[in-house]
Amino acid sequence: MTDIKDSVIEAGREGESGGPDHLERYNASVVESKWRARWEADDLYRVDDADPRPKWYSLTMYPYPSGTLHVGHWYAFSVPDVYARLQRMRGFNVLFPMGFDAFGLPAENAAIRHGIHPATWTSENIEGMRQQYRQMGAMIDWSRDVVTCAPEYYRWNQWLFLKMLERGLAYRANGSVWWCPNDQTVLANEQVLEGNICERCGASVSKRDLEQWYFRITHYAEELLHNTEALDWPERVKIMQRNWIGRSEGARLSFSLETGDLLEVFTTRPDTVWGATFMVLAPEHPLVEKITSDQQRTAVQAYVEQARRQTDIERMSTDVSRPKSGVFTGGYAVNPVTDERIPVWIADYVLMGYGTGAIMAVPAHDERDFAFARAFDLPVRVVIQPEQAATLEPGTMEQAYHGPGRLVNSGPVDGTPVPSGIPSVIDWLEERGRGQREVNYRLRDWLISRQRYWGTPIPVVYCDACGMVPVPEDQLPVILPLDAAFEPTGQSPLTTNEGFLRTTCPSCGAAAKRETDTMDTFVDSSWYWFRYTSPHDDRLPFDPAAAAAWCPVDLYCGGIEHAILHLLYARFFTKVCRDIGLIDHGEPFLRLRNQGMILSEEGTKMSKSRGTQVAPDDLVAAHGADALRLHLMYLGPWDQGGPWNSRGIVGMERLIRTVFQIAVETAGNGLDGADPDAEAALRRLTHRTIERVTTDLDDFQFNTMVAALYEFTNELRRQKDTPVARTRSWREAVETLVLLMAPSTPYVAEELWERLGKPYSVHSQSWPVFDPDLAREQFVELVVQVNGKVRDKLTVPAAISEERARELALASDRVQEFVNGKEPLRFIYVPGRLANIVVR
RNA sequence: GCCGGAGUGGCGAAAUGGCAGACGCAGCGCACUCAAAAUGCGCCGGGUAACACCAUGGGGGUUCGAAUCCCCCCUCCGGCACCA
Repeated sequence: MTDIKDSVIEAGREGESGGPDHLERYNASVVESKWRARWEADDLYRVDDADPRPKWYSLTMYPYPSGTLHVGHWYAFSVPDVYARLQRMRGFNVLFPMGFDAFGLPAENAAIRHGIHPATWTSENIEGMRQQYRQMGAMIDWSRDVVTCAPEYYRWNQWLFLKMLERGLAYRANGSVWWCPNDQTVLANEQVLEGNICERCGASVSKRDLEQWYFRITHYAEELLHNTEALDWPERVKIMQRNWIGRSEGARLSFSLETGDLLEVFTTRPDTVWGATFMVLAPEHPLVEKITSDQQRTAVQAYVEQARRQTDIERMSTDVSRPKSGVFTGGYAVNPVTDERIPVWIADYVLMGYGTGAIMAVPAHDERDFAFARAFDLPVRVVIQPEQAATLEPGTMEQAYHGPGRLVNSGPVDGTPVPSGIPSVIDWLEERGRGQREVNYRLRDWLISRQRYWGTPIPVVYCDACGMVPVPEDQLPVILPLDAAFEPTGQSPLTTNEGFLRTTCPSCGAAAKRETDTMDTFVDSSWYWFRYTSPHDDRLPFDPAAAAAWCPVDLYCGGIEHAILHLLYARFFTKVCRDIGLIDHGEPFLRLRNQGMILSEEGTKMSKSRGTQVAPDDLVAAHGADALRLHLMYLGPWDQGGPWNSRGIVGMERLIRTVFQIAVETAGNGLDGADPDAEAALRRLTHRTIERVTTDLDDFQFNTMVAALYEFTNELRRQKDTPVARTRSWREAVETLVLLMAPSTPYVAEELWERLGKPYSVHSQSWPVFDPDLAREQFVELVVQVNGKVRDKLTVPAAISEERARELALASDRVQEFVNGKEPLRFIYVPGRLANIVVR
């Protein structure tokens, strides 16, 4: 940290190079280091749970400790800090905490590449980043910070896992996952390159069925979907979540197979079942093996093998250029309403992960089924006829028809209008036991196991006698061993760590082996905000009383990139915590605001490896943290982000210098001036500025808020050498300006507040109150238009009547020129703003 | 393909039915200075001698009046993508 100077005045004079007067100049580094030290010494930002004021929980997404902060981190954290400071000045007891999302792959990669232990790498990064956050001037209570790779934290991941296991919300199941035969490990989807190549070794990879751990998030699908309505979140985030959950209403129908098995399908169009002319199974469907005839076996096996090798992206592509593929199994099913024998095919356009992994194909009314039927010359039967358009003919149709119409060729339900009559068709099917209503979700259960080292160990052991046994709560945490051997084998070091692996069965005491999978790091971030409310609790993940006092979070800020996964998982965990009785609310974040991404100057994503990251440190050294904070707010709308540009920051420094100058001069001035007109005008401006700054902050329009500060400052600068600068109204104006700037520029505001002779700390003052009477203008500029074009501007009393405005407007020479003697047809009047005379 | 968001001076932008370009950056001129920096004053979309006029991605429409509302199209960014 920078040395603390005893006297800012003395230090300031060193840098003086002769301004227009003999006052000192603003020196950012001196001011900032002075107040940083003072605030830390006084614990100004310590949050007291017992504080009786109303609470405000302002949360910002915690960072991954990747090494150093770049301006994007500042953008994400210093701007919400401005709002948190506003709330503090408004009288709230504000919790604005900070922590580190400290487990994850980059630490492990650093270990493999550079031989540094992930724990060392992570804690060094965290220490450096804490120092950088201190520079920013954010009001963080560091005594509450949370580091997720600490056993004191991750033991509660394990505790929550056990609770979920008890309730059937955590389970183990076979999953189809990518497997690299060379590295002998499972890969995440993102680690499989195009062409099914392993990202690390280049080997050809394929899917394999392996036991994995899942969280049953689908249990809450309906609530997760439904609750989105009430949340004050950006609409696009809510839409993304709804699409991700993907609710579909329809029915489950059973088709019998010749093998004696029942083949269940989910369909959103049970009304079209009379038009089902074949069935399609996903290649991984469990009945494929059984239904395949000897004659077709070779072809089916070859197809299944080929499907496994495709990436999900290739497989799910709707690219029209990619023809439908598939193979006939040789087996047949019976259509439950027509009793017809229909062929069963397998095709990769049917996904095992949705519905039942099998469909009834209705080629006349589903475009995918239609394409498949045409490719393999399968029968098409029309069961919906549109009422207006030409009659559909199976032989000549060029595409599936899924518009409205009436059912035909559908026996007992012929003539039913669709889609309006679909429910009655489902009733018909239910009454006869041919199917039931069902709702399906696109949302899948959350696969949480990772074959990685740097994460939370999953707290179960495997015993030959007892099978899978949960680690008892009183034996938590299961510590991640630090003596791990990092070899670039692609295998988790846990699989070869004997000390970790060998244990005894908690149930029978026999030798047993530990689970070596660790948890997805999204688990860590799914409940961390609760931990901030009681970061040192050693009895539970968090103290229920503290969580009840602070939660739910009033305002959550973060990047749009977390619109789906993190926010959905966090909502899921909140519901789980509620259901196990830790809290009584179901939604964690009442209000969400997203910042845009700061790109490099070239408009590309800031990347450490490409060297396009912009470091805040040099900018702080050159211009000060306050100027950088303002600059980030002023770049443009906060939710939009955009390319970084360091040119404008000098303007922010100029603004601060000007305010500094005005405040220092004001502090030295006597109160002996008087100028009633000028004072009234000044107070109008002061109160209009309070209003603009306040509403802009509440609307998260930080750029226009800064513009309002500029306009106010510019006006004060113009008047500072006039008599009004020695009046009480001037004092009010300058003190108000300092208060309005306190959230944005916490350091210089504190300095100026002190120089104005006001009591420490500016950050504990009340936010200025806007007085509408003082802000009201006496005169306004009335724009006068003729036929919608501006022809004159008149200064008129603010309270002018429409009648009088009309007289004045018509009397204007400029207006007369364009009216040109014609009789006005209409007169449109917007009070206090505009008059429009219409002539023809 | 579907669903969002955006397109305005040299640049970042403001204005969400009522003066297009607030505010800032850059630039230009002037003052101060031996000079430069800093600071201050002025100019700063196109067009004209000055007006008129033209101008918010393109085209149409609604309206007394449109950057803003409606229809069609183009471009860029984000999300989803055979979900039965």
